[in-house]
Amino acid sequence: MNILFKALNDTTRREILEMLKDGDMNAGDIADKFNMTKPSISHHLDLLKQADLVIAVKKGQFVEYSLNMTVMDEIMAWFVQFKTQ
Amino acid sequence: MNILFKALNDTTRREILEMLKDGDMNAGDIADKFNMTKPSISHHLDLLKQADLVIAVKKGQFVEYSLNMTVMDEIMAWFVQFKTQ
DNA sequence: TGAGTATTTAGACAATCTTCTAAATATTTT
DNA sequence: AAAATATTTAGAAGATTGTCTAAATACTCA
Repeated sequence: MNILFKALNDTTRREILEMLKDGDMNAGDIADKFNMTKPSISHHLDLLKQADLVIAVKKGQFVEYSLNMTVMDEIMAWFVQFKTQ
Repeated sequence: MNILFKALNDTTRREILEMLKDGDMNAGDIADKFNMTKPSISHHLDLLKQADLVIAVKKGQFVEYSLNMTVMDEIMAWFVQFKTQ
């Protein structure tokens, strides 16, 4: 849970998630959308991966990132505890 | 949104929210539940208040804290965007 | 009014985080 | 095999965060 909220606590990372909602992307294309160096984006992607919010699949020399909905469900469940009571 | 995720990105603060789920509490009683000084807890409460996750009402010399469900809804809505698509 | 209780504010310090540049690794293509 | 492209790793620097102690503020009650 800790690493999950940590991963979500950054505008760039949340924007990456929103971008991936519209379709998978490779690391370079993601980086191009931000005014930030590739290593920085790579680090953000690593945090999202650690939190299991995204899945990385190597495709040749590219790495394709996609959303992992399963973990979203876990967070949703955490919030629901407040609603049902 | 930024300040919201920031407020949620801390175990102590999330535990405070979970405690308040079971009923309102004043600052001192909240602090007693943690192995941490009162000023530290006061600071955590301040962040939760800034994020509108809790509401603080002064009652005499005490300050009573309660959950603010409205903002929970806002976060839920952010997550729902990923589910519906 | 003064003493006691509840809470916050101020300031400091160590730990963590975000970003950068430089270099390393992995893959493709010529 | 060498050059080019895609991505990550390593290490550093400045900013932010979590926690503490000491002091200030707010309120109650004798």
